[in-house]
Amino acid sequence: MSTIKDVAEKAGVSISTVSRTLTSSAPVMEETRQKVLEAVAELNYQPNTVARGLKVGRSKTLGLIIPNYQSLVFPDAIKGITDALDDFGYNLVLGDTYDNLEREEQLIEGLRMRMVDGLICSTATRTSTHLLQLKEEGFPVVLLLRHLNEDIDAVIADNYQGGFVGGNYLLNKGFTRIGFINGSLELDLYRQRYSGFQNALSAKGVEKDQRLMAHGHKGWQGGYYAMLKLLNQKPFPEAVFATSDPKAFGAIKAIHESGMQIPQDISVVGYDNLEFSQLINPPLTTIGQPFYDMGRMAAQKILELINRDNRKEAIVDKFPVELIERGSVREK
Amino acid sequence: MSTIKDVAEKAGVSISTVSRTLTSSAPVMEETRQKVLEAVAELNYQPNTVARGLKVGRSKTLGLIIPNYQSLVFPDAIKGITDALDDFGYNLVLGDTYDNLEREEQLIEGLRMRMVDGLICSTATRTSTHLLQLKEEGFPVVLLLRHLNEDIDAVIADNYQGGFVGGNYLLNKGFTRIGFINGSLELDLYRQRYSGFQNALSAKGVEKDQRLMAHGHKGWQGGYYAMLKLLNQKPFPEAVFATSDPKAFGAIKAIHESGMQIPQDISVVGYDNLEFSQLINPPLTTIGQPFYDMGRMAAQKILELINRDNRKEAIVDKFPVELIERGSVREK
DNA sequence: CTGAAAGCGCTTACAG
DNA sequence: CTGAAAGCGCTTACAG
Repeated sequence: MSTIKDVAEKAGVSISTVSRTLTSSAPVMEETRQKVLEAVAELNYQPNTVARGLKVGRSKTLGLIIPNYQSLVFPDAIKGITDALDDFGYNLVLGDTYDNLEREEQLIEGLRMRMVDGLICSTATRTSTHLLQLKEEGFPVVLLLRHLNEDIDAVIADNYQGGFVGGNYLLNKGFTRIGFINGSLELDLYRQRYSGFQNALSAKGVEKDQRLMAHGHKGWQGGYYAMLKLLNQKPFPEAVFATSDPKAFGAIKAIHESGMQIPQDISVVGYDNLEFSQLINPPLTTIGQPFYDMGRMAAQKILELINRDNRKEAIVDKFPVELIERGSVREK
Repeated sequence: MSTIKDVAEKAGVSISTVSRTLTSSAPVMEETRQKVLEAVAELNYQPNTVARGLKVGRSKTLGLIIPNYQSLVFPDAIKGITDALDDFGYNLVLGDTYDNLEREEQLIEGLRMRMVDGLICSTATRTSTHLLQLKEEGFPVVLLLRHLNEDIDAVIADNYQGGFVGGNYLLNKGFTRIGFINGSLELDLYRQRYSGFQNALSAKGVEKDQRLMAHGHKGWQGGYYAMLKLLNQKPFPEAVFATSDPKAFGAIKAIHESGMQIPQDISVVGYDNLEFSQLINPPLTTIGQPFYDMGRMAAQKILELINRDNRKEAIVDKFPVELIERGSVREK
């Protein structure tokens, strides 16, 4: 690959002049400009982003940290991020943490050694104090999907609303014995969904039954085992609200294996509107989140933080969610 | 963030000495070493990878190019790649092409400006001549999942075998009118699967019926519409082999919507063994590919290419596939 | 064993 | 408008 030096030689000018015509950071005589551009074209010269980054203190690279690549909520969000970044010449380097704090800290260190200009993190748990520290150092961070507190910029969905809407929907269909399969309470998003659901119940005067609350470990397996437990209750719940589509899929598997039909015997509502949720039989009624838009927004925010860091107060953007009615719930 | 200069000052040595103790590129007196290490610890110094990269011509960064983030075959492969890379301090920067050649070329240019040490590409189509050019320049490239020709290192699955095994399985179950829903013939992998399937048929003396061959466009929708066509045949096929799980999901949706049962009325075999395929009802019989292992292998190969570029002949690693029997095929 | 110097490929004051 | 010089944060011959 040719360097700025090669171009300067071929064009018969100094490297300063080459740099100036390429960055248009200072006026260059039209004739000189042309000579330089020709040389650039002939040599197929591409400026070295790394060298430039070292000089100007901007790498034009962002870090993205997610808990794991296998989770299906991220592809759309990543797409949103990269689409927003494309216009600005930014690249994304990524890492997954498996929700391991130590690993996450190492990852962030590695990213900073690489001079990333900012970080989009989709990993915040209650223990994520290191993120606060980054922010205090003035390092641009925005949280995506997972919320920590009001001190760090974040782009999240309205999880409380999602829990409420899902619960309310089932209530309106006439159900009162509703199973609730939740995820880890380490995550604010699950606490919010839970609280929204509870409030929907109390608003309708339905008493809370602790035995109908099940904790679903990660992935569809979590939903499967949680549902198995719920099925052991007598009488078992007439409807189930799972706080992620994979958990719903697992629950559905458990229900089918028990020889029951959805929605005839049990109704189920999921959460996420994964592409897959429309493909099962019956198609899953679920709470949809605008992952793509949230990704886009996160990218925009991080660029803002990078370009004018004067802002002090963090802003948390909360996107509305949407109930998507399909075939997994019946009228009671 | 502190620099090597800060460390040198604090330790009372030259920056050369700091560099040497940190890279252990030359002997340093134990006492000096300790002083340096202390200073490093106190300042929480992290060497700047970008600066180092510029000097030594290695960025410790790899590019990964895939057609799109939404495709579900990549998460496992990416996981394999990053797991293999972790031990070597390599990071991944990624891009998606939407199978757009121009965009891919731009992406690669951008990556090279960023001095990535090598590229893992999962995008090769028949038009990917630019990849050959990279390879000729001596730039490390390995193809993943998608094959181009024997001139570039690649890690792929045995797609011919997959087509053959799937076809043969259905034949052994007693079916002869088998629909085949394929993907784009721009991709070698689909040509291979098709050819494997055809050979399974001819080996059993089953005549090829062009009307049973359907082309499925991208995603589950492709499988859905292809199946709709197949369903219009009289008599319609008694079994269907879809060359991707999403296509199979779409086909299944179409079958269900026609009021038919799987496998009672039509048997179906998918391809990929996506996590999801075990969650539908009935669970999908499919051809499994070792995505994670292939990702790992691709990472290993690219590191090899980077570290000893003496090798001239390309090596194509072909991983075996596996038929995973579940509930979507009946005995005729 | 250690330091001063050169240099990776750029950008950007500083002179002219 | 243009060039020579300094410098981003490192590594690595070159001297000693």
